[in-house]
Amino acid sequence: MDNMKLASLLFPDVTMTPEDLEIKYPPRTLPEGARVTRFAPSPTGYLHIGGLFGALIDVMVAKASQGVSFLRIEDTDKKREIDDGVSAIIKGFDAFDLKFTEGVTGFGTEKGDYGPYTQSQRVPIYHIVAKRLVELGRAYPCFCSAEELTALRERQEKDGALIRGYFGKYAKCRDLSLEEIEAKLAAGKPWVLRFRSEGSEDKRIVFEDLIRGKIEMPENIIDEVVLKSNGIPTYHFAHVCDDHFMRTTHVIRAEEWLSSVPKHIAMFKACGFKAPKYVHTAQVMKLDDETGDKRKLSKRKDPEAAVSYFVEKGFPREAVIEYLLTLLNSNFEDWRRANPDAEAMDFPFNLNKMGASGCLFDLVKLTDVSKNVISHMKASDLYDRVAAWVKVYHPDFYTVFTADPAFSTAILNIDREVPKPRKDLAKFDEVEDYLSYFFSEPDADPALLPERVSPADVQAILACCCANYDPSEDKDAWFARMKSWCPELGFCPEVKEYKKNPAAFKGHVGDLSAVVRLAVTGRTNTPDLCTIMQLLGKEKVSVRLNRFASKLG
RNA sequence: GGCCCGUUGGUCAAGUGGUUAAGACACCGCCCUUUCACGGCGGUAACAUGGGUUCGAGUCCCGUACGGGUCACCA
Repeated sequence: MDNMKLASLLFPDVTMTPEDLEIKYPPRTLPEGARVTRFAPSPTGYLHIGGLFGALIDVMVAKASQGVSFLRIEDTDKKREIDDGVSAIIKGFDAFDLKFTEGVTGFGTEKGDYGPYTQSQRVPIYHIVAKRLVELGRAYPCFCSAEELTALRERQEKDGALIRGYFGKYAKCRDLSLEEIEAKLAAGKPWVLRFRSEGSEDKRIVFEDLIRGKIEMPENIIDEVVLKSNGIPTYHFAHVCDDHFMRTTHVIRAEEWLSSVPKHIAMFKACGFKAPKYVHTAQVMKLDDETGDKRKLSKRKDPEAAVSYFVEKGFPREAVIEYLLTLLNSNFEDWRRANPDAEAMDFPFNLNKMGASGCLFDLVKLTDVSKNVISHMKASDLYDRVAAWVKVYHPDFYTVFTADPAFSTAILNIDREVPKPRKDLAKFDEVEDYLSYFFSEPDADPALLPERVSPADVQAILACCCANYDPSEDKDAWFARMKSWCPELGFCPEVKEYKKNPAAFKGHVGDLSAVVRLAVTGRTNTPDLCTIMQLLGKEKVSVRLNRFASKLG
């Protein structure tokens, strides 16, 4: 067989060589030890939490080594592609402020010297490499139809063949003569280009996975399709060409790819390329509500699989990132405790600290992480974030919330920006309810009054407060004042004393503040009541106290 | 079915032949406290299983079970 002749027959228009590409895409000049990673999604739908998970690893690994991470779009399957798939992915990353150093940046835009970063625009590159493979006798055209391939599969099933696929005696186009090929081409028969495997069934290949260690597998013997009949490469071949010429050092991808590594290594070898390091990450799972089993998070069944779910729920993006980091690197939480104010992206991410088993996505833990994140925000930042969120998701509240920014910021600042801030809020969608009594007069339910306080005493307490409330008093002064009313009302000013001898009093000073709290806020528990009343102002406080008093009749 | 990966408390996990088997979330109790949070202290709770190797195994080897992946002109 004259491979050179076959090559020019198959690729008459290809004039460049892989050597030209080596010059066009030279090795990167990066600091010693710098890692080049890539996230390579298909534009088939919204960004999945598993995608964010994977992309975060890529970005962190590159960043921690002063390397490069890039976004490559793998749009080689036009059947599954959706129209705005690229935008959906970009939008997803934007929502979490995740930035790649290189690659696709939007629909039709990209940055970096190793592009194009969209596979459908790289067809000439694949053809150059494919042609070389033919010249070397490492690829051949296959004219088998879909029906023939189905028949082949059925035959293998009947034979009980342990290995299934296009190989050995089943590979009927593998040894076609040049004349036969010419004839089929002349007849216009569609063809795919297949890799000619030189592997053997009883040999094994050993490679290193950075998470799993040494892995031993049978050599690849399948003549995998390299170019589809439309000339577009399969994932496998595109991976080999792209990650070589984009100079990827670490291929980080989900574990579903683990079993095709022997195939990929064989292809890298045949092309004369050095294979990258492989890192296969475990999948994100969830506990099935119905069966109680651990299973892979599913795009179809689980709303929280879509990254947008967290945005819509009002989780701050940092919380989701921090939570994913706790799943990804076991020492993240220690680092966070030691560096409470550092940017999460500055965490020294370490592949060695990644687990090999699938982890469960735990919304309860996310909530906890989120409370911490929000509690550390400055009031003014929180105000901006809440405003931006409610503008989209709670537009009615947006109007109320932003009517007086200084007021809204002040009420968000209660017990915030202190050493031990409150952790009431986990999501922005809780803010409206959390602050409701600041924006509208509460409809306090007298049933929530402390039981031991009689209606007459409630009236007395309200009257006292109404007559004596002075907003200029600070917390201590205000509380001292409440204590001063106690003897007259028959209540004990000190809780401890009351507990020692409850029979001697009607109640204690805490009951007074409970009454006032209910009248002013409609609730039995709130943040610091004194600050709340100051922010509300004397007038509103009086109105609420009176209104509640009259309500009791 | 073949091949491959995985399995430490309810969850995330530390652990690289010798530990009283960390820590975090959740849960429970106590303390602090005008409520609620916060914070502090304490508690319940784990090496899937059976064989080896070894003076000694969560850690190494083999088998079993369970879970996952993969066997496309999908990625």
